[in-house]
Amino acid sequence: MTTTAFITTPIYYVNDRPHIGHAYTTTICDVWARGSRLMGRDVFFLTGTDEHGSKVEKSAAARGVTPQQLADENAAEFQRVLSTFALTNSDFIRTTQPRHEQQVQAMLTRLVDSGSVYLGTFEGWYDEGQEEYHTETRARELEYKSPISGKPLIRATEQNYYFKLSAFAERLTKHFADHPTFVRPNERANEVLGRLRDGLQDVPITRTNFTWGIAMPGAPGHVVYVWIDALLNYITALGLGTATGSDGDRARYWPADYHVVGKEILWFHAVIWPALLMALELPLPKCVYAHSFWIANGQKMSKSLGNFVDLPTIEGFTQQYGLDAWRWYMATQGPIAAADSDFNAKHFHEIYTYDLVNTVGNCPSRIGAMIAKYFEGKLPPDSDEASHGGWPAICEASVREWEQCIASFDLHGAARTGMDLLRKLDAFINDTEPFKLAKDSANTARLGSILNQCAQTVRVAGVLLEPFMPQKMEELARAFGGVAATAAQWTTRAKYGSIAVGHPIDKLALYPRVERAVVV
RNA sequence: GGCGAUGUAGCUCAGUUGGUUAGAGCGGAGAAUUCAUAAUUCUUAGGUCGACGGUUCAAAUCCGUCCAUCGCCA
Repeated sequence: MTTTAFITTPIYYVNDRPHIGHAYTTTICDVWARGSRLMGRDVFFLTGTDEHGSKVEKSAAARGVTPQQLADENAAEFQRVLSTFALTNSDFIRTTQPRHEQQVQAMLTRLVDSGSVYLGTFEGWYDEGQEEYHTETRARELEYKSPISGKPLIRATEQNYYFKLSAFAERLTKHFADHPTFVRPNERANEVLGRLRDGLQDVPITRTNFTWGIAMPGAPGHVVYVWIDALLNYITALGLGTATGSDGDRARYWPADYHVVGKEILWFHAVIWPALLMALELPLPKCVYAHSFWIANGQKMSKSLGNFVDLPTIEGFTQQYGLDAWRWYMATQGPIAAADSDFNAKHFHEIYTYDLVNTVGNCPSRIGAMIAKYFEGKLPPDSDEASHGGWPAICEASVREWEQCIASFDLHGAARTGMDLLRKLDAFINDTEPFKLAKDSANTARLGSILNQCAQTVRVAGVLLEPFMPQKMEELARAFGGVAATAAQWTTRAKYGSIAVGHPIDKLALYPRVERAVVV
Protein backbone atom coordinates (compact mmCIF):
# COMPACT_ATOMS: atom_id res chain seq x y z
CA MET A 1 0.00 0.00 0.00
CA THR A 2 1.29 3.45 -0.85
CA THR A 3 1.91 5.66 2.13
CA THR A 4 0.22 8.70 0.61
CA ALA A 5 -3.53 8.73 0.35
CA PHE A 6 -5.93 11.17 -1.29
CA ILE A 7 -9.67 11.24 -0.76
CA THR A 8 -12.12 13.84 -2.01
CA THR A 9 -15.71 14.85 -1.53
CA PRO A 10 -17.47 16.56 -4.41
CA ILE A 11 -17.24 20.30 -4.07
CA TYR A 12 -20.59 21.53 -2.88
CA TYR A 13 -22.66 23.92 -4.91
CA VAL A 14 -23.08 27.21 -3.08
CA ASN A 15 -26.53 27.67 -4.50
CA ASP A 16 -27.68 24.92 -2.09
CA ARG A 17 -27.94 24.97 1.66
CA PRO A 18 -26.00 22.30 3.52
CA HIS A 19 -28.07 19.25 4.46
CA ILE A 20 -27.65 15.64 5.48
CA GLY A 21 -26.36 14.67 2.05
CA HIS A 22 -23.39 16.99 2.32
CA ALA A 23 -22.79 16.02 5.94
CA TYR A 24 -22.93 12.35 5.03
CA THR A 25 -20.46 12.44 2.17
CA THR A 26 -18.02 14.53 4.12
CA THR A 27 -18.36 12.40 7.24
CA ILE A 28 -17.67 9.09 5.54
CA CYS A 29 -14.64 10.63 3.86
CA ASP A 30 -13.52 11.83 7.26
CA VAL A 31 -13.87 8.35 8.75
CA TRP A 32 -11.75 6.97 5.95
CA ALA A 33 -9.19 9.75 6.31
CA ARG A 34 -8.91 9.19 10.06
CA GLY A 35 -8.68 5.44 9.61
CA SER A 36 -5.99 5.74 6.99
CA ARG A 37 -4.02 8.19 9.10
CA LEU A 38 -4.31 5.81 12.01
CA MET A 39 -2.63 3.18 9.87
CA GLY A 40 0.19 5.58 9.27
CA ARG A 41 -0.70 6.78 5.80
CA ASP A 42 0.03 10.33 4.73
CA VAL A 43 -3.52 11.45 4.00
CA PHE A 44 -4.80 14.42 2.05
CA PHE A 45 -8.53 14.92 2.49
CA LEU A 46 -10.06 17.50 0.19
CA THR A 47 -13.43 19.19 0.17
CA GLY A 48 -14.65 22.60 -0.94
CA THR A 49 -17.27 24.58 -2.78
CA ASP A 50 -18.33 24.94 -6.39
CA GLU A 51 -19.22 28.58 -6.83
CA HIS A 52 -19.74 29.41 -10.49
CA GLY A 53 -22.59 29.04 -12.93
CA SER A 54 -25.72 30.81 -14.01
CA LYS A 55 -27.77 29.53 -11.08
CA VAL A 56 -25.53 31.34 -8.65
CA GLU A 57 -25.59 34.38 -10.90
CA LYS A 58 -29.39 34.38 -10.91
CA SER A 59 -29.81 33.71 -7.21
CA ALA A 60 -27.45 36.53 -6.40
CA ALA A 61 -29.29 38.90 -8.72
CA ALA A 62 -32.58 37.94 -7.15
CA ARG A 63 -31.22 38.82 -3.75
CA GLY A 64 -29.52 41.96 -4.93
CA VAL A 65 -26.01 40.86 -4.05
CA THR A 66 -23.04 40.04 -6.23
CA PRO A 67 -22.41 36.40 -7.09
CA GLN A 68 -19.20 36.58 -5.10
CA GLN A 69 -21.06 37.83 -2.03
CA LEU A 70 -23.52 34.97 -2.31
CA ALA A 71 -20.69 32.51 -2.76
CA ASP A 72 -18.78 33.90 0.21
CA GLU A 73 -21.81 33.65 2.41
CA ASN A 74 -22.71 30.10 1.52
CA ALA A 75 -19.13 28.84 1.37
CA ALA A 76 -18.84 30.06 4.96
CA GLU A 77 -21.91 28.02 5.80
CA PHE A 78 -20.34 24.89 4.34
CA GLN A 79 -17.14 25.58 6.23
CA ARG A 80 -19.13 25.92 9.42
CA VAL A 81 -20.38 22.39 8.82
CA LEU A 82 -16.82 21.16 8.84
CA SER A 83 -16.08 22.58 12.25
CA THR A 84 -19.46 21.55 13.64
CA PHE A 85 -18.74 17.94 12.75
CA ALA A 86 -15.04 17.99 13.66
CA LEU A 87 -14.09 16.99 10.16
CA THR A 88 -10.40 16.76 9.42
CA ASN A 89 -10.13 17.99 5.86
CA SER A 90 -6.67 19.01 4.75
CA ASP A 91 -7.83 21.86 2.55
CA PHE A 92 -11.01 23.59 1.48
CA ILE A 93 -10.92 24.62 -2.15
CA ARG A 94 -13.23 27.24 -3.61
CA THR A 95 -13.57 27.53 -7.35
CA THR A 96 -13.45 31.31 -7.13
CA GLN A 97 -9.99 31.26 -5.61
CA PRO A 98 -7.27 32.61 -7.90
CA ARG A 99 -5.21 29.45 -7.48
CA HIS A 100 -8.07 27.45 -8.99
CA GLU A 101 -9.03 29.90 -11.72
CA GLN A 102 -5.48 30.30 -12.93
CA GLN A 103 -4.90 26.57 -13.16
CA VAL A 104 -8.20 25.92 -14.88
CA GLN A 105 -7.23 28.42 -17.55
CA ALA A 106 -3.79 26.88 -17.88
CA MET A 107 -5.25 23.41 -18.28
CA LEU A 108 -7.81 24.53 -20.82
CA THR A 109 -4.99 26.05 -22.82
CA ARG A 110 -3.27 22.70 -22.69
CA LEU A 111 -6.43 20.95 -23.85
CA VAL A 112 -6.80 23.32 -26.79
CA ASP A 113 -3.14 22.93 -27.69
CA SER A 114 -3.35 19.17 -27.57
CA GLY A 115 -6.35 19.15 -29.90
CA SER A 116 -8.75 17.74 -27.32
CA VAL A 117 -10.83 20.90 -27.33
CA TYR A 118 -12.19 22.58 -30.45
CA LEU A 119 -14.61 25.37 -31.37
CA GLY A 120 -17.95 24.19 -32.68
CA THR A 121 -21.51 25.39 -33.16
CA PHE A 122 -24.44 23.98 -31.37
CA GLU A 123 -28.15 24.49 -31.65
CA GLY A 124 -30.57 22.77 -29.34
CA TRP A 125 -33.26 22.84 -26.72
CA TYR A 126 -32.02 24.51 -23.61
CA ASP A 127 -33.41 24.11 -20.11
CA GLU A 128 -32.55 27.35 -18.38
CA GLY A 129 -33.25 26.15 -14.89
CA GLN A 130 -31.05 23.10 -15.23
CA GLU A 131 -28.46 24.75 -17.44
CA GLU A 132 -28.53 21.90 -19.89
CA TYR A 133 -29.50 21.05 -23.42
CA HIS A 134 -31.77 18.22 -24.47
CA THR A 135 -31.57 16.29 -27.70
CA GLU A 136 -34.36 16.67 -30.23
CA THR A 137 -35.90 13.32 -29.34
CA ARG A 138 -35.62 13.97 -25.68
CA ALA A 139 -37.09 17.46 -26.04
CA ARG A 140 -40.05 16.06 -27.94
CA GLU A 141 -40.64 13.48 -25.22
CA LEU A 142 -40.62 16.24 -22.68
CA GLU A 143 -43.09 18.20 -24.78
CA TYR A 144 -40.50 20.95 -24.89
CA LYS A 145 -40.77 21.60 -21.19
CA SER A 146 -38.24 21.27 -18.44
CA PRO A 147 -38.68 17.94 -16.63
CA ILE A 148 -37.74 19.70 -13.40
CA SER A 149 -39.38 23.10 -13.49
CA GLY A 150 -41.98 22.55 -16.20
CA LYS A 151 -40.91 25.75 -17.88
CA PRO A 152 -40.65 25.74 -21.67
CA LEU A 153 -37.35 24.75 -23.23
CA ILE A 154 -35.69 27.47 -25.24
CA ARG A 155 -34.35 27.05 -28.76
CA ALA A 156 -30.80 28.27 -28.42
CA THR A 157 -27.74 28.46 -30.59
CA GLU A 158 -24.28 28.67 -29.19
CA GLN A 159 -20.81 28.64 -30.52
CA ASN A 160 -19.00 26.63 -27.94
CA TYR A 161 -15.78 24.92 -27.22
CA TYR A 162 -16.17 21.18 -27.23
CA PHE A 163 -14.26 18.46 -25.50
CA LYS A 164 -13.56 15.49 -27.77
CA LEU A 165 -15.07 12.96 -25.41
CA SER A 166 -15.79 10.63 -28.33
CA ALA A 167 -12.09 10.19 -28.94
CA PHE A 168 -11.68 8.52 -25.56
CA ALA A 169 -14.41 5.91 -25.77
CA GLU A 170 -12.09 3.03 -26.49
CA ARG A 171 -9.56 3.92 -23.86
CA LEU A 172 -12.31 4.37 -21.30
CA THR A 173 -13.86 1.03 -22.10
CA LYS A 174 -10.49 -0.62 -21.80
CA HIS A 175 -9.85 1.11 -18.51
CA PHE A 176 -13.12 -0.18 -17.12
CA ALA A 177 -12.29 -3.66 -18.29
CA ASP A 178 -8.81 -3.56 -16.80
CA HIS A 179 -9.90 -2.00 -13.52
CA PRO A 180 -13.09 -3.70 -12.36
CA THR A 181 -13.17 -1.65 -9.17
CA PHE A 182 -12.67 1.69 -10.88
CA VAL A 183 -16.32 2.50 -10.24
CA ARG A 184 -17.93 1.18 -7.09
CA PRO A 185 -20.21 -0.21 -5.95
CA ASN A 186 -20.45 -2.73 -8.74
CA GLU A 187 -24.07 -1.92 -9.63
CA ARG A 188 -22.99 1.58 -10.49
CA ALA A 189 -20.16 0.34 -12.68
CA ASN A 190 -22.66 -1.64 -14.70
CA GLU A 191 -24.75 1.46 -15.13
CA VAL A 192 -21.82 3.36 -16.57
CA LEU A 193 -20.75 0.46 -18.80
CA GLY A 194 -24.24 0.27 -20.22
CA ARG A 195 -24.13 3.88 -21.22
CA LEU A 196 -20.61 3.59 -22.59
CA ARG A 197 -21.87 0.93 -24.97
CA ASP A 198 -24.34 3.46 -26.37
CA GLY A 199 -21.43 5.55 -27.52
CA LEU A 200 -20.04 8.92 -26.56
CA GLN A 201 -20.61 12.34 -28.03
CA ASP A 202 -18.41 15.36 -27.65
CA VAL A 203 -19.46 17.67 -24.88
CA PRO A 204 -19.58 21.45 -24.84
CA ILE A 205 -17.33 22.83 -22.15
CA THR A 206 -18.00 26.55 -22.47
CA ARG A 207 -21.09 28.72 -22.39
CA THR A 208 -21.73 32.21 -23.60
CA ASN A 209 -25.07 32.98 -21.98
CA PHE A 210 -23.76 34.03 -18.61
CA THR A 211 -20.62 35.53 -17.18
CA TRP A 212 -20.20 34.13 -13.68
CA GLY A 213 -17.46 31.65 -14.36
CA ILE A 214 -13.90 31.22 -15.42
CA ALA A 215 -13.09 32.95 -18.70
CA MET A 216 -12.00 30.64 -21.50
CA PRO A 217 -8.47 31.75 -22.37
CA GLY A 218 -8.23 33.56 -25.68
CA ALA A 219 -11.98 33.43 -26.26
CA PRO A 220 -13.77 36.54 -25.06
CA GLY A 221 -17.35 35.88 -24.01
CA HIS A 222 -16.79 32.19 -23.39
CA VAL A 223 -17.11 30.98 -19.85
CA VAL A 224 -15.97 27.53 -18.78
CA TYR A 225 -18.93 25.26 -18.14
CA VAL A 226 -19.37 24.83 -14.42
CA TRP A 227 -18.92 21.07 -14.48
CA ILE A 228 -15.53 21.21 -16.09
CA ASP A 229 -14.53 23.98 -13.74
CA ALA A 230 -15.68 21.90 -10.78
CA LEU A 231 -14.07 18.60 -11.73
CA LEU A 232 -10.68 20.23 -12.09
CA ASN A 233 -10.70 21.13 -8.38
CA TYR A 234 -9.36 17.69 -7.59
CA ILE A 235 -6.08 18.53 -9.22
CA THR A 236 -5.91 22.31 -8.84
CA ALA A 237 -5.96 21.81 -5.07
CA LEU A 238 -2.75 19.87 -5.47
CA GLY A 239 -1.31 22.42 -7.88
CA LEU A 240 -1.04 20.02 -10.81
CA GLY A 241 -2.02 22.83 -13.17
CA THR A 242 0.65 25.25 -12.03
CA ALA A 243 3.85 25.93 -13.92
CA THR A 244 5.77 23.70 -11.52
CA GLY A 245 3.07 21.03 -11.52
CA SER A 246 2.62 21.05 -7.78
CA ASP A 247 1.60 23.21 -4.89
CA GLY A 248 4.50 22.66 -2.56
CA ASP A 249 4.91 18.91 -2.58
CA ARG A 250 1.23 18.11 -2.93
CA ALA A 251 1.62 16.49 -6.33
CA ARG A 252 2.61 13.32 -4.52
CA TYR A 253 -1.00 12.76 -3.53
CA TRP A 254 -2.19 12.27 -7.10
CA PRO A 255 -3.85 10.08 -8.28
CA ALA A 256 -6.73 10.05 -5.80
CA ASP A 257 -7.55 6.86 -3.94
CA TYR A 258 -11.22 7.73 -3.74
CA HIS A 259 -13.46 10.31 -5.31
CA VAL A 260 -16.51 9.86 -3.15
CA VAL A 261 -19.63 11.17 -4.87
CA GLY A 262 -23.39 10.85 -4.82
CA LYS A 263 -24.84 8.57 -7.47
CA GLU A 264 -26.43 11.45 -9.36
CA ILE A 265 -23.07 12.80 -10.46
CA LEU A 266 -21.42 9.53 -11.31
CA TRP A 267 -21.31 10.06 -15.06
CA PHE A 268 -19.21 13.17 -14.75
CA HIS A 269 -16.75 11.44 -12.45
CA ALA A 270 -16.62 8.07 -14.11
CA VAL A 271 -16.46 9.13 -17.74
CA ILE A 272 -15.91 12.81 -18.39
CA TRP A 273 -13.36 13.27 -15.64
CA PRO A 274 -11.18 10.29 -16.62
CA ALA A 275 -11.32 11.41 -20.24
CA LEU A 276 -10.21 14.89 -19.26
CA LEU A 277 -7.34 13.39 -17.30
CA MET A 278 -6.38 11.26 -20.28
CA ALA A 279 -6.36 14.38 -22.43
CA LEU A 280 -4.18 16.10 -19.85
CA GLU A 281 -1.97 13.02 -19.72
CA LEU A 282 -2.45 12.59 -16.00
CA PRO A 283 -3.00 9.30 -14.15
CA LEU A 284 -6.58 8.33 -13.41
CA PRO A 285 -8.01 8.08 -9.90
CA LYS A 286 -8.04 4.62 -8.43
CA CYS A 287 -11.72 4.58 -7.61
CA VAL A 288 -14.85 6.63 -8.04
CA TYR A 289 -17.14 5.61 -5.23
CA ALA A 290 -20.80 6.52 -5.76
CA HIS A 291 -22.95 6.24 -2.67
CA SER A 292 -26.74 6.46 -2.73
CA PHE A 293 -29.11 8.83 -0.97
CA TRP A 294 -30.65 9.40 2.38
CA ILE A 295 -34.38 9.61 2.34
CA ALA A 296 -36.31 11.10 5.25
CA ASN A 297 -38.98 9.07 7.04
CA GLY A 298 -39.56 7.00 3.96
CA GLN A 299 -39.90 9.94 1.63
CA LYS A 300 -37.52 11.36 -0.90
CA MET A 301 -36.16 14.70 0.24
CA SER A 302 -37.15 17.54 -2.02
CA LYS A 303 -37.51 21.26 -2.09
CA SER A 304 -41.21 21.01 -2.81
CA LEU A 305 -41.82 18.80 0.22
CA GLY A 306 -39.43 20.91 2.26
CA ASN A 307 -38.36 17.80 4.16
CA PHE A 308 -34.61 18.10 3.93
CA VAL A 309 -32.80 16.96 7.02
CA ASP A 310 -31.11 20.31 7.36
CA LEU A 311 -28.41 21.66 9.59
CA PRO A 312 -30.64 22.70 12.49
CA THR A 313 -32.23 19.24 12.50
CA ILE A 314 -28.84 17.57 12.48
CA GLU A 315 -27.66 19.78 15.31
CA GLY A 316 -30.69 18.68 17.28
CA PHE A 317 -29.41 15.12 17.05
CA THR A 318 -25.82 15.97 17.87
CA GLN A 319 -26.97 17.91 20.93
CA GLN A 320 -29.15 15.13 22.20
CA TYR A 321 -26.95 12.16 21.37
CA GLY A 322 -23.51 13.63 20.85
CA LEU A 323 -21.40 14.14 17.79
CA ASP A 324 -19.85 10.68 17.86
CA ALA A 325 -23.27 9.09 17.87
CA TRP A 326 -24.15 11.08 14.76
CA ARG A 327 -20.97 9.98 13.05
CA TRP A 328 -21.62 6.38 13.99
CA TYR A 329 -25.09 6.50 12.54
CA MET A 330 -23.88 8.14 9.34
CA ALA A 331 -21.02 5.72 8.84
CA THR A 332 -22.79 2.48 9.74
CA GLN A 333 -26.37 3.06 8.61
CA GLY A 334 -25.79 5.26 5.59
CA PRO A 335 -26.44 4.54 1.89
CA ILE A 336 -22.89 3.57 1.05
CA ALA A 337 -24.07 0.77 -1.24
CA ALA A 338 -26.48 0.83 -4.15
CA ALA A 339 -29.65 1.25 -2.09
CA ASP A 340 -30.96 4.37 -0.41
CA SER A 341 -31.16 4.58 3.39
CA ASP A 342 -33.99 5.95 5.44
CA PHE A 343 -33.21 8.49 8.11
CA ASN A 344 -35.62 8.53 10.99
CA ALA A 345 -35.44 9.43 14.66
CA LYS A 346 -36.69 6.10 15.95
CA HIS A 347 -34.07 4.14 14.08
CA PHE A 348 -31.40 6.57 15.18
CA HIS A 349 -32.43 6.05 18.76
CA GLU A 350 -32.41 2.26 18.44
CA ILE A 351 -28.95 2.21 16.92
CA TYR A 352 -27.72 4.56 19.60
CA THR A 353 -29.09 2.40 22.37
CA TYR A 354 -28.11 -0.99 21.00
CA ASP A 355 -24.69 -0.22 19.53
CA LEU A 356 -23.43 2.64 21.63
CA VAL A 357 -25.07 2.45 25.05
CA ASN A 358 -25.43 -1.30 25.40
CA THR A 359 -22.21 -2.34 23.72
CA VAL A 360 -19.59 0.37 23.28
CA GLY A 361 -20.56 1.99 26.55
CA ASN A 362 -21.45 -1.02 28.61
CA CYS A 363 -18.59 -3.38 27.81
CA PRO A 364 -15.77 -1.10 29.07
CA SER A 365 -18.02 -0.11 31.93
CA ARG A 366 -18.42 -3.63 33.29
CA ILE A 367 -14.72 -4.38 32.85
CA GLY A 368 -13.71 -1.18 34.59
CA ALA A 369 -16.20 -1.81 37.36
CA MET A 370 -14.81 -5.24 38.13
CA ILE A 371 -11.21 -4.04 38.09
CA ALA A 372 -12.22 -1.28 40.46
CA LYS A 373 -14.12 -3.62 42.72
CA TYR A 374 -11.73 -6.57 42.80
CA PHE A 375 -8.32 -4.97 42.17
CA GLU A 376 -8.66 -1.44 43.48
CA GLY A 377 -8.72 -0.02 39.96
CA LYS A 378 -5.28 -1.30 39.01
CA LEU A 379 -4.73 -3.67 36.10
CA PRO A 380 -4.11 -7.16 37.55
CA PRO A 381 -1.46 -9.45 36.05
CA ASP A 382 -2.30 -12.12 33.50
CA SER A 383 -1.00 -15.45 34.72
CA ASP A 384 -1.64 -17.02 31.34
CA GLU A 385 1.68 -15.89 29.91
CA ALA A 386 1.53 -18.34 27.05
CA SER A 387 -1.69 -17.59 25.21
CA HIS A 388 -3.38 -14.78 27.14
CA GLY A 389 -6.62 -16.61 26.64
CA GLY A 390 -6.17 -16.49 22.88
CA TRP A 391 -6.93 -12.78 22.78
CA PRO A 392 -3.73 -11.58 21.10
CA ALA A 393 -4.54 -13.72 18.07
CA ILE A 394 -8.16 -12.58 18.03
CA CYS A 395 -7.09 -8.94 18.19
CA GLU A 396 -4.50 -9.47 15.51
CA ALA A 397 -7.09 -10.99 13.19
CA SER A 398 -9.51 -8.15 13.89
CA VAL A 399 -6.87 -5.55 13.18
CA ARG A 400 -5.92 -7.20 9.88
CA GLU A 401 -9.56 -7.39 8.84
CA TRP A 402 -10.11 -3.79 9.83
CA GLU A 403 -7.13 -2.68 7.74
CA GLN A 404 -8.57 -4.48 4.74
CA CYS A 405 -11.95 -2.88 5.26
CA ILE A 406 -10.57 0.62 5.56
CA ALA A 407 -8.35 0.21 2.53
CA SER A 408 -11.31 -0.90 0.45
CA PHE A 409 -13.66 1.78 1.80
CA ASP A 410 -15.80 -0.84 3.50
CA LEU A 411 -16.75 1.36 6.42
CA HIS A 412 -19.60 -0.86 7.53
CA GLY A 413 -17.13 -3.73 7.67
CA ALA A 414 -14.52 -1.76 9.58
CA ALA A 415 -17.10 -0.68 12.13
CA ARG A 416 -18.35 -4.23 12.49
CA THR A 417 -14.82 -5.47 13.15
CA GLY A 418 -14.45 -3.22 16.19
CA MET A 419 -17.95 -3.90 17.39
CA ASP A 420 -17.55 -7.67 17.04
CA LEU A 421 -14.48 -7.55 19.21
CA LEU A 422 -16.52 -5.94 21.98
CA ARG A 423 -19.31 -8.46 21.53
CA LYS A 424 -16.78 -11.29 21.82
CA LEU A 425 -15.56 -9.74 25.04
CA ASP A 426 -19.07 -9.55 26.42
CA ALA A 427 -19.60 -13.19 25.55
CA PHE A 428 -16.25 -14.08 27.15
CA ILE A 429 -17.28 -12.38 30.38
CA ASN A 430 -20.62 -14.15 30.35
CA ASP A 431 -18.92 -17.50 29.81
CA THR A 432 -16.10 -17.17 32.34
CA GLU A 433 -18.22 -15.36 34.93
CA PRO A 434 -15.43 -13.43 36.67
CA PHE A 435 -18.03 -11.93 38.99
CA LYS A 436 -18.61 -15.42 40.37
CA LEU A 437 -14.92 -16.27 40.56
CA ALA A 438 -14.52 -13.16 42.69
CA LYS A 439 -16.51 -14.75 45.46
CA ASP A 440 -13.63 -17.11 46.30
CA SER A 441 -10.16 -15.69 46.89
CA ALA A 442 -8.65 -18.94 45.65
CA ASN A 443 -9.59 -17.74 42.15
CA THR A 444 -7.73 -14.44 42.29
CA ALA A 445 -5.09 -15.38 39.72
CA ARG A 446 -7.67 -16.62 37.24
CA LEU A 447 -9.89 -13.62 37.89
CA GLY A 448 -7.00 -11.24 37.33
CA SER A 449 -6.05 -12.96 34.09
CA ILE A 450 -9.56 -12.64 32.70
CA LEU A 451 -9.83 -8.98 33.57
CA ASN A 452 -6.38 -8.22 32.24
CA GLN A 453 -7.31 -9.86 28.94
CA CYS A 454 -10.56 -7.92 28.83
CA ALA A 455 -8.86 -4.61 29.46
CA GLN A 456 -6.14 -5.24 26.89
CA THR A 457 -8.68 -6.25 24.28
CA VAL A 458 -11.12 -3.45 24.94
CA ARG A 459 -8.28 -0.99 24.37
CA VAL A 460 -7.60 -2.50 20.93
CA ALA A 461 -11.30 -2.40 20.05
CA GLY A 462 -11.32 1.26 20.99
CA VAL A 463 -8.52 1.95 18.56
CA LEU A 464 -10.47 0.30 15.76
CA LEU A 465 -13.52 2.40 16.53
CA GLU A 466 -11.58 5.64 16.80
CA PRO A 467 -12.20 6.88 13.23
CA PHE A 468 -15.93 6.55 13.85
CA MET A 469 -16.09 8.13 17.30
CA PRO A 470 -12.89 10.04 17.88
CA GLN A 471 -14.00 11.88 21.01
CA LYS A 472 -15.40 8.94 22.93
CA MET A 473 -12.57 6.64 21.95
CA GLU A 474 -10.09 9.15 23.26
CA GLU A 475 -11.90 8.94 26.59
CA LEU A 476 -11.71 5.18 26.38
CA ALA A 477 -7.99 5.27 25.59
CA ARG A 478 -7.45 7.57 28.56
CA ALA A 479 -9.31 5.21 30.87
CA PHE A 480 -7.61 2.09 29.57
CA GLY A 481 -3.92 2.75 29.32
CA GLY A 482 -3.49 6.48 29.13
CA VAL A 483 -3.95 9.03 26.42
CA ALA A 484 -0.22 9.25 25.72
CA ALA A 485 -0.55 6.00 23.87
CA THR A 486 -2.68 7.68 21.21
CA ALA A 487 0.42 9.33 19.76
CA ALA A 488 2.17 6.03 19.14
CA GLN A 489 2.74 4.31 15.81
CA TRP A 490 0.00 2.17 14.36
CA THR A 491 1.75 -1.14 14.97
CA THR A 492 2.16 -0.19 18.62
CA ARG A 493 -1.35 1.07 19.03
CA ALA A 494 -2.94 -1.92 17.36
CA LYS A 495 -0.90 -4.45 19.30
CA TYR A 496 -2.45 -6.40 22.14
CA GLY A 497 -1.06 -6.04 25.63
CA SER A 498 0.31 -2.55 25.90
CA ILE A 499 -1.33 -1.65 29.21
CA ALA A 500 1.15 -2.26 32.00
CA VAL A 501 0.21 -4.33 35.03
CA GLY A 502 -0.72 -2.01 37.87
CA HIS A 503 -1.77 0.79 35.55
CA PRO A 504 -4.91 2.51 36.80
CA ILE A 505 -8.08 1.60 34.93
CA ASP A 506 -10.99 3.99 35.19
CA LYS A 507 -14.59 2.96 35.23
CA LEU A 508 -16.46 5.04 32.69
CA ALA A 509 -19.86 5.44 31.10
CA LEU A 510 -19.16 6.57 27.56
CA TYR A 511 -22.68 6.83 26.27
CA PRO A 512 -25.44 7.86 28.63
CA ARG A 513 -28.81 6.37 28.10
CA VAL A 514 -31.02 8.87 26.32
CA GLU A 515 -34.75 9.05 26.82
CA ARG A 516 -36.27 9.30 23.43
CA ALA A 517 -38.04 12.51 22.74
CA VAL A 518 -41.51 12.11 21.34
CA VAL A 519 -40.73 12.31 17.66
CA VAL A 520 -42.36 10.48 14.82
C1' G B 1 -39.91 6.70 -23.55
C1' G B 2 -34.65 4.27 -23.37
C1' C B 3 -30.77 2.00 -20.22
C1' G B 4 -29.68 0.16 -15.30
C1' A B 5 -30.84 -1.16 -10.25
C1' U B 6 -34.03 -2.58 -6.30
C1' G B 7 -38.62 -5.03 -4.32
C1' U B 8 -37.62 -11.55 1.21
C1' A B 9 -40.84 -11.41 8.74
C1' G B 10 -42.88 -4.39 11.86
C1' C B 11 -37.57 -2.34 10.59
C1' U B 12 -32.48 -3.31 8.28
C1' C B 13 -30.96 -7.02 5.39
C1' A B 14 -28.43 -12.70 4.24
C1' G B 15 -29.92 -16.14 0.92
C1' U B 16 -23.57 -19.77 -3.25
C1' U B 17 -23.88 -22.74 -9.73
C1' G B 18 -32.56 -23.86 -8.70
C1' G B 19 -33.38 -29.12 -4.15
C1' U B 20 -35.04 -31.25 2.76
C1' U B 21 -39.99 -27.70 7.25
C1' A B 22 -37.03 -19.69 3.79
C1' G B 23 -32.51 -17.37 7.66
C1' A B 24 -29.84 -13.32 10.91
C1' G B 25 -29.79 -8.74 13.71
C1' C B 26 -32.96 -4.88 15.71
C1' G B 27 -37.82 -3.85 17.64
C1' G B 28 -41.99 -6.60 20.29
C1' A B 29 -43.22 -10.81 23.97
C1' G B 30 -41.75 -14.45 27.93
C1' A B 31 -38.00 -16.51 31.29
C1' A B 32 -33.12 -16.54 33.76
C1' U B 33 -29.27 -13.80 35.80
C1' U B 34 -26.24 -9.52 38.07
C1' C B 35 -19.78 -7.43 36.98
C1' A B 36 -22.18 -3.40 34.09
C1' U B 37 -25.61 2.49 31.77
C1' A B 38 -33.25 -1.65 33.59
C1' A B 39 -27.01 -4.09 31.10
C1' U B 40 -26.39 -9.41 29.81
C1' U B 41 -28.10 -14.56 28.49
C1' C B 42 -31.89 -17.99 26.64
C1' U B 43 -36.60 -18.81 24.22
C1' U B 44 -40.21 -16.78 20.94
C1' A B 45 -42.45 -14.18 16.13
C1' G B 46 -45.17 -18.29 11.76
C1' G B 47 -43.50 -13.70 6.37
C1' U B 48 -48.71 -15.54 -0.62
C1' C B 49 -39.99 -14.53 -0.70
C1' G B 50 -43.69 -7.28 -5.33
C1' A B 51 -47.96 -9.48 -8.87
C1' C B 52 -49.27 -12.85 -12.67
C1' G B 53 -47.86 -16.62 -16.13
C1' G B 54 -44.12 -20.21 -17.86
C1' U B 55 -39.74 -23.90 -17.77
C1' U B 56 -38.64 -28.08 -14.34
C1' C B 57 -39.40 -34.03 -10.69
C1' A B 58 -38.24 -29.35 -7.88
C1' A B 59 -37.80 -21.99 -7.95
C1' A B 60 -37.11 -16.67 -3.50
C1' U B 61 -33.22 -18.65 -6.77
C1' C B 62 -34.13 -19.62 -14.50
C1' C B 63 -37.59 -17.22 -18.55
C1' G B 64 -41.68 -13.69 -19.89
C1' U B 65 -45.21 -9.84 -18.80
C1' C B 66 -46.79 -6.33 -15.37
C1' C B 67 -46.63 -3.11 -10.86
C1' A B 68 -43.87 0.00 -7.32
C1' U B 69 -39.46 2.62 -5.91
C1' C B 70 -34.64 4.71 -7.27
C1' G B 71 -30.62 6.49 -10.60
C1' C B 72 -28.90 8.11 -15.34
C1' C B 73 -30.34 9.78 -20.32
C1' A B 74 -24.28 13.56 -21.35
